[in-house]
Amino acid sequence: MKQRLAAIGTVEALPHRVAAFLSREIDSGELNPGTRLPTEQQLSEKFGVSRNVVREAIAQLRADGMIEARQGVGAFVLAPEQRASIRIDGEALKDTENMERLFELRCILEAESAALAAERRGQEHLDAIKAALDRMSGEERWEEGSIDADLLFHREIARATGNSYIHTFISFVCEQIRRSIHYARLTNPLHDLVDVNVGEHVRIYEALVAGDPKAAEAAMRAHIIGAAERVGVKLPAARAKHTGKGK
Amino acid sequence: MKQRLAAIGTVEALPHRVAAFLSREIDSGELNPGTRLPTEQQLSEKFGVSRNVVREAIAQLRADGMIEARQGVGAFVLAPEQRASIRIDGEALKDTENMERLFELRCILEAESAALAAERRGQEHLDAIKAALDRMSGEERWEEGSIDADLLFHREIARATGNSYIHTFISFVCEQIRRSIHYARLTNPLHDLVDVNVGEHVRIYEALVAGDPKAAEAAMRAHIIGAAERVGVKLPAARAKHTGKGK
DNA sequence: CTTGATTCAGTTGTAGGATGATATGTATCA
DNA sequence: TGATACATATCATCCTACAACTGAATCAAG
Repeated sequence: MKQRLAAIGTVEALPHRVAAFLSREIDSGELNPGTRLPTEQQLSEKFGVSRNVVREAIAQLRADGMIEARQGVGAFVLAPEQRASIRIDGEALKDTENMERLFELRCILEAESAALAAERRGQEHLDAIKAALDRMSGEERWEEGSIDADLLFHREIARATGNSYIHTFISFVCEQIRRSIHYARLTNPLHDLVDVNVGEHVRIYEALVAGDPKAAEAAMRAHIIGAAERVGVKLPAARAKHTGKGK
Repeated sequence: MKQRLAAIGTVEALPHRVAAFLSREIDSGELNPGTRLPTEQQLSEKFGVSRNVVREAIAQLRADGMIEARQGVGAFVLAPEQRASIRIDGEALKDTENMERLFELRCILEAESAALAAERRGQEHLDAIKAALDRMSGEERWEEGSIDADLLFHREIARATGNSYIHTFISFVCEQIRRSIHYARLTNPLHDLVDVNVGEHVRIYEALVAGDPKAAEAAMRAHIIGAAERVGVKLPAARAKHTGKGK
């Protein structure tokens, strides 16, 4: 009883299709956490593909932390909370709702990180941050380049916290946002989405130099809220908090 | 000229090892974006594994968006900005005893999330949080069980923010901490690392019920700082902030 | 009946070859 | 010169076989 895999216009490879199918079944709850998947043999028959293809699909799901395979036993669906890795697919970023959530998360992470960085930054951190700032405000306002510099600026601040987890997480979120913007420009090239407000960055940098955590946090918060607005995302009840100084 | 793959204590599967090896080469810049990888044949000879193994490794890297394979041509290293998805692997983060950093990140995420949750929580969220709270303070203080309930409590709060990214990130961080504790107990079984302070949790819950963001944030911050201390982690300059009320 | 070791079937992990599909370069020819 | 056909290289898929491991059934000994 072969099952037709969605053969859409996409020329996606077979393993990807199989993985997507299983992934949907898991997300939709048809395959509850803890249940065992059919054997590779059965899956290969069900989908009408070779066992190799099934294996690659399962390897992918396993890398995503959705399932766990035990030799000699089988493959089991994992609960979301026990997944060992986070993965956000590019597909999931194409609507503004997600952008909103991403910016919200970014605001939380970066605001406090800026405060930490203000306390802990060393001279080499300040130098690196300054370099990114210069690149950003530099001669040419080449779009991609200035966005790169912008992200570098934020990553360097995260690095200055001395906490590698924070650095990793912020890099991750920033990269997601960059991709979203990149994609948005492709679909709507007229709209200039470049968001490089040098003034806001300078304020952050000055607070870091001064070693003032509260000022750094406030400046970063204001900056991210502003950045969100400039790309058309309104942070819902952005918890103005002590952002009273807002823009 | 076979190349020894790092055969560490871990019994990781071969595809994972190959993928990790290539991944490091890419991240370290030895393989620049645009570069073509050796053919599957060459890689299988180089590592002394079958092509199937190489294929699964490449499939994994491709799923992570690090490389792109074109049929009939080869596999190419992608630049970070053209990656279609990004992943944070738990394995890559647990190199040392960085509980400190984990707790610091957790503090940042959860404190603000608690504030958001206080504003947005619905009745069903409160019910779920209450249920976890009851399980925690319930009859039996079975270690694993109460830890599960503890984590559930925190995850439910994250869910109440309505931001799936926040939920994902906090779940991830909590899971990492749980594993670290689990591992620590294995190596040091004498030390009782169970950390379930019901009182602190109750205070958080009450703030959520009251819909008071500031109180929720303060309570959560105090709780996580306390939790860190109870497992022997001193948050360095935990940025007491408005946590003046701390224990 | 209980207990323990052994065997056996089932499943994933790995190996290696064969064939199809696709892109690229090369040689031939008008 | 330009276009076409061919040859080659590579990935994609399929196939079979075996190794490693697990869990349960079987069976013998007490």
